[in-house]
Amino acid sequence: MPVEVAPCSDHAAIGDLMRRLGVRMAYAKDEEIFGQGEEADRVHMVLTGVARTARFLSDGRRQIGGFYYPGDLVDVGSGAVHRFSAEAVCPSTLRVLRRSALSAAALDAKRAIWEATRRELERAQEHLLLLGRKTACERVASFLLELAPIEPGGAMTVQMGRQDMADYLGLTIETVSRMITQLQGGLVIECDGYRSFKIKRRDVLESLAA
Amino acid sequence: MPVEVAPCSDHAAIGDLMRRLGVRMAYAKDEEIFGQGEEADRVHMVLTGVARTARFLSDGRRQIGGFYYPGDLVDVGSGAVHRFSAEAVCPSTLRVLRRSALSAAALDAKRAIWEATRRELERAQEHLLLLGRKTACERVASFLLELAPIEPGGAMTVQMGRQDMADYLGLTIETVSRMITQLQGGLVIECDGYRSFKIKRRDVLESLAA
DNA sequence: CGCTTTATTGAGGGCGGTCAAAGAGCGTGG
DNA sequence: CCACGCTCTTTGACCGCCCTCAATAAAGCG
Repeated sequence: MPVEVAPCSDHAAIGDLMRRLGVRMAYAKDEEIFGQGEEADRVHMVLTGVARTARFLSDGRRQIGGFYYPGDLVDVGSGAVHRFSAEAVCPSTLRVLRRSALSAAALDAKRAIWEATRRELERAQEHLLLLGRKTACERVASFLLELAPIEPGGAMTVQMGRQDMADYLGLTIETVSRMITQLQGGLVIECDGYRSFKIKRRDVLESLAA
Repeated sequence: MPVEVAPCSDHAAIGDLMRRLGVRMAYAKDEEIFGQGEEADRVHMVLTGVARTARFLSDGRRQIGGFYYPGDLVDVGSGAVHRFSAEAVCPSTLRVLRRSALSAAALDAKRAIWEATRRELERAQEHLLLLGRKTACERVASFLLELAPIEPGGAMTVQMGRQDMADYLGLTIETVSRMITQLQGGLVIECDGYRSFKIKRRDVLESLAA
């Protein structure tokens, strides 16, 4: 089961609009949805799967800006041009709509875009704290909490691999792996395969996330 | 002379509005403008001086979200509640306006707020790359370029101290200091006192910023 | 089952952090 | 004007967290 994030209420309006006017697109794992520098004349909403945004330094270092789940708008806050590229983390489908179609659209759909941008900013700012001031262990703990469904039992299957996690958290895959092993040893989480986690001690995870 | 950033064109509308309806407030160095968790029912625009936004971890670690110069709107993208606190970097004056007054205001003022939020997001995303993937040297080089006026000669006097720089760049004051010394030794910059810099080799700085 | 891809584990090194001391800037008051 | 004290910055020595490189192991997949 792919990770599902409860869609926010203000997504309803834009969701409706995109369902009516948007085009459904399918992407393979790691396939590019749009590229860095491309004109941002479309709005992208995840239907199924997971998308990521990323920026690169000239020598190949990568920073992932965020992960996007069903109902989310991908890199919606960009100006005329995408400053991030976007790819599919796993086989995914998105709905795509021209911005021009949007400008003639209902006011509450525009409001939904505004709200999505605001949330995107808050997410980015939260991430600044993580990247600037948290230790490797705190970053991984924060990441797991970020992905964990609220339900007790806290089981989840993530779609991204270690490299994606590392580039999101500003670490290396080895460090991410070590921290996960460490959390397992401390009986804070349980793992079943590479991408299935179960949170045993949410309280410990929360205190570790600082 | 305080650092001046060319105000963006879409600031004109909101600037006008705030001049007419806003209240002028003066803040001492390090004085709080608003606190983390406070209701975000006002819009703040810097008139003179410099402001910063910051978030804290429970043990006191601090991450600065950004610096704000004359014409800038401080933490304008926040929702109902400020997720950052804001303080004056040096003695500063701001103009403050209730959001409620804004909701009844001209459409282009609202548009200005929207644009400011979008730019804030872009700044934050750029900063993610810096914090997640750049080395100490690259961070300091990026910071200097970010502050440098475009004018040739590239002299500038910054208002923030080393601690502010460090908490912005996700480093310690010692590391920031060492990197500045290193850049001086490489004849990339020249320093006159603690807070006056002169960029001698912008090209080198740009390649260092990666 | 064999092959590829991805994750884990280990050893070692380096970048940046920590702690401590010395130095520079700067206002205040004698 | 200089002496004094305070704050902030710089410098140095050392340490530790995380990165790098390399080998092994596990998953995924035909």
